[in-house]
Amino acid sequence: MNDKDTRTRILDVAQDLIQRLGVNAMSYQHISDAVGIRKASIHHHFPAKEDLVQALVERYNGFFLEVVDGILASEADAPTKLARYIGLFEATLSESQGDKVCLCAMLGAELTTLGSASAASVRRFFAENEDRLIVILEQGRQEGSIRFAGDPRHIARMIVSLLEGAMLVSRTTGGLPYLVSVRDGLLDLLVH
Amino acid sequence: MNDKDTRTRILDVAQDLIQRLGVNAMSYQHISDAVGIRKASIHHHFPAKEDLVQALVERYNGFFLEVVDGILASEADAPTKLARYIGLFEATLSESQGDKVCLCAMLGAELTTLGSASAASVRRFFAENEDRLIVILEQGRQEGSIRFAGDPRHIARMIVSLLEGAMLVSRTTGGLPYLVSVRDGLLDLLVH
DNA sequence: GTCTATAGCGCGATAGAC
DNA sequence: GTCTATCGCGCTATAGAC
Repeated sequence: MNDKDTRTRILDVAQDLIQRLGVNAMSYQHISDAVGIRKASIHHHFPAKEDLVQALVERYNGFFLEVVDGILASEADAPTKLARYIGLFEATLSESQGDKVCLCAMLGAELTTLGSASAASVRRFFAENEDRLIVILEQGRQEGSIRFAGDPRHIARMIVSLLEGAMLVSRTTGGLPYLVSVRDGLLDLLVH
Repeated sequence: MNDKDTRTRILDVAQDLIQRLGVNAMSYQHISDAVGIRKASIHHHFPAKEDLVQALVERYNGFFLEVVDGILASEADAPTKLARYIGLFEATLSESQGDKVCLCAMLGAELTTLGSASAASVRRFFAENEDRLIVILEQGRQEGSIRFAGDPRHIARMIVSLLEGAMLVSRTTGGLPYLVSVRDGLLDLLVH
């Protein structure tokens, strides 16, 4: 872990803190304590807090969407791809014993306190996920494995909202089992 | 508006600020500016910030659940009740031109920075909504107006998560129209 | 690239007069 | 119940030595 460069270690720690506490409760002092360098050194890498947040969302978008594209490119049927996609959110909740939410769910909540560049990146995260879910849904409709009547975009938006919301609610109520029951509710309606 | 007592005006302003900015970006100074009294006077009504937040969630729970109980008690069929229920969330987004989210969505995001009493009240908000949605879903299943296969609790949790999440995502992308498309996605799957 | 030191501000909270 | 005044702290950010 300590063989990563300092910039990466700062980003890792900052992301963890934001996912647990939110942007406005996270501070350079917290990062300083966790990484083991002084506050001023963090400012060398990220002059202003907004620079740090912006770099963080961009990195997160890149990582996350790359994994999603891997799921899209696989040979599986649509319900399997959807289950794997949902698994990404389950993994976030599991890795933290239930007190981390999706970075963009947190930033979406605190959106009005963000700089405009960061806000735009959060917006892009949701839009890109929506587009990829539409691909899965259309595959499912074509192969007859997923059933819905109307616009796939509506269903895709529903799924994005559902997963982001489920992470927030899960953290108050039951952790991972709650998210699993939300997943089961969705699959109940979508795959039958 | 100014004929309300000071305590109520403080709560009104604080709720508006939290729904827009979050708990950790809202301050006694902001409230002071908006209400027109000094910071020290706010501390007279709510000695600590946690007291204010706790009173706010309790009041919100009372107001919100009373309205929901009114919907449950009406004579309408289940899809109509569900549409009215979703309308409560649409109203929040509309009244603020799209930059206010459900109080408990915001507090759910910042949950780990809340006092334990406030956190418990947020938890109760989600649980009470879940219970009431189950009543609507069972009515719909019985009258044949709503179709789902499995546990109504799963569907209810899905709907709670979906609405809380949709408010966050709507704020980044398109405001009310986004929330409407999420609603249409849900009804597409549930009522057919 | 990391450090010490510090500026300058806003925060929650309290004391005590009126 | 509201005020003035203030305390002590943590915050973001900067200057300048090493």
